[in-house]
Amino acid sequence: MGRAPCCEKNGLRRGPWTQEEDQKLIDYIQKHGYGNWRTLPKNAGLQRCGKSCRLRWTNYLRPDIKRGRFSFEEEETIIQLHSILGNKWSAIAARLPGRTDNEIKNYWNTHIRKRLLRMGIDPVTHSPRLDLLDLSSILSSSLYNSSQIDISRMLGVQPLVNPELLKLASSLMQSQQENPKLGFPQTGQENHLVPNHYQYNQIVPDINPPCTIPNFSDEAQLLLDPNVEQFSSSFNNFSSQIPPLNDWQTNGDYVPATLPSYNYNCSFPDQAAAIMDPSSETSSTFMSNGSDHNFSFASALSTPSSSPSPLNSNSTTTYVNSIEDERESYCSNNMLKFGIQDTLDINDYMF
DNA sequence: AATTTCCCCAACCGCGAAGTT
DNA sequence: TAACTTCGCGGTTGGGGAAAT
Repeated sequence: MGRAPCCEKNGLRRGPWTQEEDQKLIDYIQKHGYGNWRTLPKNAGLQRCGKSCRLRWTNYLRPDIKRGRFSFEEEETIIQLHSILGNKWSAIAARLPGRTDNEIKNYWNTHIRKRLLRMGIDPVTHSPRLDLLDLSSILSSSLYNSSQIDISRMLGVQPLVNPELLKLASSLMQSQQENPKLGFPQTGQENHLVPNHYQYNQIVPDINPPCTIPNFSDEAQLLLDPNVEQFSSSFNNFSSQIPPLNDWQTNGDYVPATLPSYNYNCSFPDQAAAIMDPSSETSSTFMSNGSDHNFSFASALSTPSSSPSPLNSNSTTTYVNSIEDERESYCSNNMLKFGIQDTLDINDYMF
């Protein structure tokens, strides 16, 4: 396959764009559209390669681009989609109106990824990191019957493990002991044990047949419920009992008392295809678009009332508080994700 | 106040896919 | 169908501003 000799060194400008160049590009595209990026710069009188022009237009000059920082809903959408799609930034961007793949990619790498790491979650697999799984393995063995475990001290890994996760693991084990039937939370069952955001509120693949258990490690499964069948049927029962999404569409302060911890059921491959196809009706409730609270994940549910409120509802949002700090706190208290299974190769369903 | 370090993000690069001849 | 062109994607870089020393 031949390759376009893009960005030849012969006299073409590189680096940051000037206002004049931007204006030339805007003027030209408004007048003629952008049919052929290769010939565009020449026709527009720009000393740039077509690639550079396309990038500048799609990532910066396009009139429908939303500037400003990401909202909570947008951020959660990114995380949700990333757990399914991986680094398919363009596919993720297609679900976030006004955001570019480049912007999302940057935001992921500079903010979300770091935060997940600090939370002890692998940003690639969206699963607890190995050190945590080792921890749960220990918990599920000889120490299982000990209700009060100073895990941090026992392991001597405190600096490496998110204390919230340790508490969670301890709580889970204790609760399982108290109520052996309490495994994977049943639909409609209030679940105080597992943070409601980052648990099964992912798009849960409902693969049939058979129902594939998400690819937690063995240890992680033990943490939740060693009974795989119960776990499996929870998924199957879930879809018929899930409340209407609209019931959960809130102003961000209301959290239903009997909130299912997983609130979106996805039957592959249809939903996966829908995700990939922003125009699909089937995925419309899946989408967040800033002012529209049709967002159906846990964002509205788990967003604490102390969430910084935008000063205005415009796309350029200014937050009263340090949103980054609040998100940090918010995430570490409410997010724990056991992500979409690795064995589910979404690419199998894509095209 | 000066210097260094850190962090963010716009832009670039290389590759593969899709389209065209 | 092979050769070539164009486009779009994901990974990476480096300039510049902010924060730390």
